[in-house]
Amino acid sequence: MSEIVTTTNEKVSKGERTRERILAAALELFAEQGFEGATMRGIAERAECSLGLAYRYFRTKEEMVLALYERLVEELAAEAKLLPPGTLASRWAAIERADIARLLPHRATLTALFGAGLTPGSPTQVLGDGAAHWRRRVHDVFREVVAGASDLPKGPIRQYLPTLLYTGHLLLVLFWAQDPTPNQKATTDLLTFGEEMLGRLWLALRLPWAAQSAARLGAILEPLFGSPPLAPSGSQDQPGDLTKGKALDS
Amino acid sequence: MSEIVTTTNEKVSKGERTRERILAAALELFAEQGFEGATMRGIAERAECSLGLAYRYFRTKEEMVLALYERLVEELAAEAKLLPPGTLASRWAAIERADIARLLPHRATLTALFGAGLTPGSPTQVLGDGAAHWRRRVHDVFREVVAGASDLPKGPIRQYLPTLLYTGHLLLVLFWAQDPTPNQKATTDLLTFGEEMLGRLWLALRLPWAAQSAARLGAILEPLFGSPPLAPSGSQDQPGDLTKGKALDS
DNA sequence: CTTATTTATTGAACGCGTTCATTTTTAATA
DNA sequence: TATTAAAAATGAACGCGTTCAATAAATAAG
Repeated sequence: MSEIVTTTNEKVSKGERTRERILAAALELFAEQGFEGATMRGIAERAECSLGLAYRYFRTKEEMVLALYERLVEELAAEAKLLPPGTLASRWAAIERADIARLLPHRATLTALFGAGLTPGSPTQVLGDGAAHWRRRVHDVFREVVAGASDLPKGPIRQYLPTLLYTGHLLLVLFWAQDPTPNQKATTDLLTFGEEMLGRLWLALRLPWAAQSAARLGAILEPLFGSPPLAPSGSQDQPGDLTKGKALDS
Repeated sequence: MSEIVTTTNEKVSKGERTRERILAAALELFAEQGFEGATMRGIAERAECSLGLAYRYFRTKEEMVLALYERLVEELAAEAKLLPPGTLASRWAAIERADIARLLPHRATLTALFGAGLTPGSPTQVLGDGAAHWRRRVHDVFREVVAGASDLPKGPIRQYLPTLLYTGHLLLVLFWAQDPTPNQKATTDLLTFGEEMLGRLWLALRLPWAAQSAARLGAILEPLFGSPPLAPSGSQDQPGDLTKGKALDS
């Protein structure tokens, strides 16, 4: 095996180190020149490797941004576990605030991903099969947000709650990416507005027609924003490992 | 002037006819091979002109889809004027249903525009300056939807109603473009759901806090989805006329 | 009918993202 | 150490969207 031992005795293959080098170069150039301004040749040059090599580790330019997104998702998942208990509204708002703060330095870079993410056929389509693993990962975050809430309602709404929160999350991030106001103030306002409304609508859920409507909305959103709750063992659901397996011709 | 007289005695310059020929070829190829499958060279070939000529009439490939969008917007505006009076909810739902029916044959083509429309810096950015004219055009449609409603509320919400409806429209179309269910059934369900909810929330607007919340939401959305109500004379707000004015070097 | 000027049109060229046959390096095997 | 297979790395090439100096056609002016 091609493993080396670093100072923290972790085993990292040579390929993984090159991949990391390329990714770092890419994110640097994205930050400096924007997603479209940065070229694959420039990235390869800064990473001190050939152009073709970059494509061994990233199927496409957008997949480099996806790698950044994946990292941010992991951080978000970790943060969700540290969330103090409280009302659902407060927990949701807290996680959204934390997420937006984390996304802030990469705003320009990530918007490029959002555009491609809504283009069908793209390998990075957010709602497509290619991103199914990471969609589920984020979904799990909101499952955790719901699980730790102190004011959970009863009835069928409960099963749709993660999907509803996830939908709100997508809308908020999309809004944030387009928000032209200074410091994205409109997004902040929208977030606190959503928090208050969520708290108030909570009370309305005792009314049977309100609870029924919420569940109905959840059922409608499910095919788009839903995600299977847990992976049955053996299903292929891993992030695409480009370097494993065959790399030669068929 | 380079004008010719057609059978319906309309004056159409040679350039306009070529532009129309190129656009027709483009839409054909978009429908046959998808937005990315169709190439500029293929479009030029079918239009029986050189590659460079296409760029005289369309700054970019996406702008060809934008031309289709513009045509659809005009049709929508015409339809809005024929809308029978009724409640706001029914009028909104009617116009959305009509719009989605019209967009249906071009679903695959238009989704390409949506992706680019959310990418900052793109000439076809939906919320950017480049599309300001057409954003206002759609906005006016919803102003008309509101104007003809029989159950208008009082208070400051009223001024935000067009923006709120327009926001709902954008969300619905975005949802429609991504909807994987057969015949976009989820979108249809979401639309009737929205119609019912709009009707019910209407009653709630009598409560002071509800009316206040709606106005607050409108104010938050205004900087993103709002549009100046009417053009002060002399402001440059035309759709980009590529062939008029200077075409030579400076 | 010339001449000048605007409009319409061309095709070569550039830089880009991406692919692929090929070569070099690394690791496992005997 | 010599042999072999896998992993890592190369660079030329392709097709794409886009640009631009140039030429040709159409119109206006003298």
